[in-house]
Amino acid sequence: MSKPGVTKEKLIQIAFDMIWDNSYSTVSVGDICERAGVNKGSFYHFFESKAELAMEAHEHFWQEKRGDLDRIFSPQNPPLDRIRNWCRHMQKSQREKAEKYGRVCGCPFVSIGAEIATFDEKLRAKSEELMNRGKKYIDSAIADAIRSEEVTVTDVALTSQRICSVVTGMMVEAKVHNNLALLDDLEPAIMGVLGVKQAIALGN
Amino acid sequence: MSKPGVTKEKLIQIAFDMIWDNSYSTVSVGDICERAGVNKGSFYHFFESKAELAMEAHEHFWQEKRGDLDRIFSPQNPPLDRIRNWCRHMQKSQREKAEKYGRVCGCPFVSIGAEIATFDEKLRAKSEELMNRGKKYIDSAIADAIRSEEVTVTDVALTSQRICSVVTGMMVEAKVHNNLALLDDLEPAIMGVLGVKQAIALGN
DNA sequence: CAAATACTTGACCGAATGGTCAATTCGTGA
DNA sequence: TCACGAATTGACCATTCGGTCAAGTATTTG
Repeated sequence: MSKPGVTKEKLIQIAFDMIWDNSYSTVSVGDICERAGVNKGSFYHFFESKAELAMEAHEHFWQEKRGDLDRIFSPQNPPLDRIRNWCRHMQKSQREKAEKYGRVCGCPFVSIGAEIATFDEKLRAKSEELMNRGKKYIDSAIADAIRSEEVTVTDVALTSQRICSVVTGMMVEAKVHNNLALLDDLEPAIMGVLGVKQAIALGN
Repeated sequence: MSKPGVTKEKLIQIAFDMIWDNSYSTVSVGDICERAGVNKGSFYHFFESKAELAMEAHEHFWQEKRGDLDRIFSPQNPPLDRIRNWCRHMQKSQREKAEKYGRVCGCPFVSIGAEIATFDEKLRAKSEELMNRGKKYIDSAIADAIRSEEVTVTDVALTSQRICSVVTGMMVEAKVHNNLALLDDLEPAIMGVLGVKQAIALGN
């Protein structure tokens, strides 16, 4: 018997990774257990269902990413820099994941959220919640950019949602086309949505 | 025994509808057959596998939509009108589908494409192909808009891909948030990406 | 040290999965 | 009319699914 929590942690880690790389429906509890070297009985000691595992895995992955995001979106940083660094961070994550698994995997929250939205309401709500948490970073970056008069947009909520949609869309497109290069346009596209004044002054 | 082709047609129709409303993995061959009032043996008389059914269903649905798109994107129409009418068409489709099934279902090509991209290469390629076919409409609308000097953008390929990403993103967001209102921003967002001159002249 | 608690094991369950098949029924063209 | 191929049937298959459970083994706590 290993240290308390390590088996559960291992299950969460491996499960999220497998689901991200494949899909929620195609990864079975048995698959997860096998890969984790854990018995199925143990699985159901820690989680009451596959859906609950996914739930906890979502939260776990968010907490893992939160540190990066807090750093990137620190109010200490110039607002547009936050967004630019966020774009680079997403590209880097996607590149690393793609190198590891041989294909573009997209954003896990988006992929899983879109997959299960129609048949697992609780998990859908969790996906939505995590997307909303992420949106707060964008909200405040936009608000700060408006205050420092670096952008032409005026509606924070609208612009923030629009940026989320662009990012979501590019992530899905990159996954379906299995092409990382589509993410090259992440930063320019977002800057366009924001109406960054410098970019406009430069003629586009 | 009914008219030739009607059983197969029924299977394709029902299958696509069910998969759109749920997901590829959660809809079983048995489910489809039951709903269609067809025996499973008949199913495998027409299709060699579930994946092949999905393949044919994709093509079928595309052909069904093609008429609408050809009309909307007719070169007879002013380029920006094409895009505006396309937006309205998507909103209407989504509204109807949502009313019928009680939830926002998103774009089937996007949803299914994103779901199966990681584990069914042929189906993934089909999704990609259909997305590319749709993109051609956008391509020529943008090119025409540039020629008639209605927009500020100059790069057709880049802009077209960007618009596809925006639409994809909004469709996924609307599905995950189960909120049709997110599609209200479809047209304004696209016009923003295009840099429509009239909108700019009006101050944003 | 003892007893309660946390974890692990592996066998087991019923239901559902995608897919097969031999036998039958039907429409149709010669 | 009759034969042939297409369509249909329903029973059947091995496998996998999510999930259960009683029993055993560690670990913590009093």
